[in-house]
Amino acid sequence: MVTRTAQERRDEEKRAYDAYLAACPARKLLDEVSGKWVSLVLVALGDGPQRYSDLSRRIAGVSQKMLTQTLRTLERDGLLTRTVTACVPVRVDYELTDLGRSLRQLVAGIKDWAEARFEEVESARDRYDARSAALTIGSDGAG
Amino acid sequence: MVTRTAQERRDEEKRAYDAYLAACPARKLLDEVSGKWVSLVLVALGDGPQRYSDLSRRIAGVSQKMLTQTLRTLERDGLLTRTVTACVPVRVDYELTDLGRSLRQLVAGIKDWAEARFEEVESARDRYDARSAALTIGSDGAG
DNA sequence: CGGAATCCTGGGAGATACTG
DNA sequence: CAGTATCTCCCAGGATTCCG
Repeated sequence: MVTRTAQERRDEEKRAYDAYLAACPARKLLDEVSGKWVSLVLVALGDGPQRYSDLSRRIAGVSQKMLTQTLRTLERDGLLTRTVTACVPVRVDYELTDLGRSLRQLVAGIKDWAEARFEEVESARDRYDARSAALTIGSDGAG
Repeated sequence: MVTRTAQERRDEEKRAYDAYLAACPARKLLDEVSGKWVSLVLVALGDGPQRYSDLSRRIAGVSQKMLTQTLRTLERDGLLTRTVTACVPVRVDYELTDLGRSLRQLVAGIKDWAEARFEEVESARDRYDARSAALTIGSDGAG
């Protein structure tokens, strides 16, 4: 089939892209760090070691699944340590490593930026939306 | 039904959470900024204004849909400007605003961190995986 | 050239229930 | 308390096609 060659070409491009990503691990890491909960966990751990339940309380809206998953990934990446204390109710503490602290600094910077600038962003949105609405109305009646 | 009350309670919590998010717009902004392509676009625009086609070439692997979508969002948020030059082949340039540049600085910091530290992360992963494998084998045969 | 509209799929993410 | 396992749903995002 002729259609196969197109499919094959796309597959090849896909493989080339995957190879590119493999050759650029920093970008995959960048992607991972951009995860929805990563920044929140990192910031939450900024105040020192925290128990699992502390984290789930401090990070509003996180499911235990996503919290566990995020913590596992960060532990694997060497950004935090997981310490199990085998007492009667099991106790697990999470703490940032030096590597994790170095990233936390940067992430906290973004968080601060978001908190400091979101008003500017919102007013920009209002202007944009107002402009869009005006264009829609304008192009509606008048040719 | 008794089951309804459970459902109702969950709905209420859901609404409460949504209200919380609405009351915390900075977090939504943080989420948005964490988007997969946002950082790449921001960094790519660091070298000055770029045409649409320039961006799609510089950002390997981005689809035209996601590039457009990301650019629209960033434009709406006031992070960049979109300039259309109505010449024969239409020309569109994107350029960071001051607000966009301020964020780009921070994002570039994360990118630099990822590039500088990914080796540490990878070796941490290797250690973690080796440990996990050892535990799996150990718990397999010996009780 | 720079998009918009449409269709479709993978997997990210929540809810629930169970375990040590 | 701190998870694990499973099911499901939703939508981010890719492919394709059409437009000015």
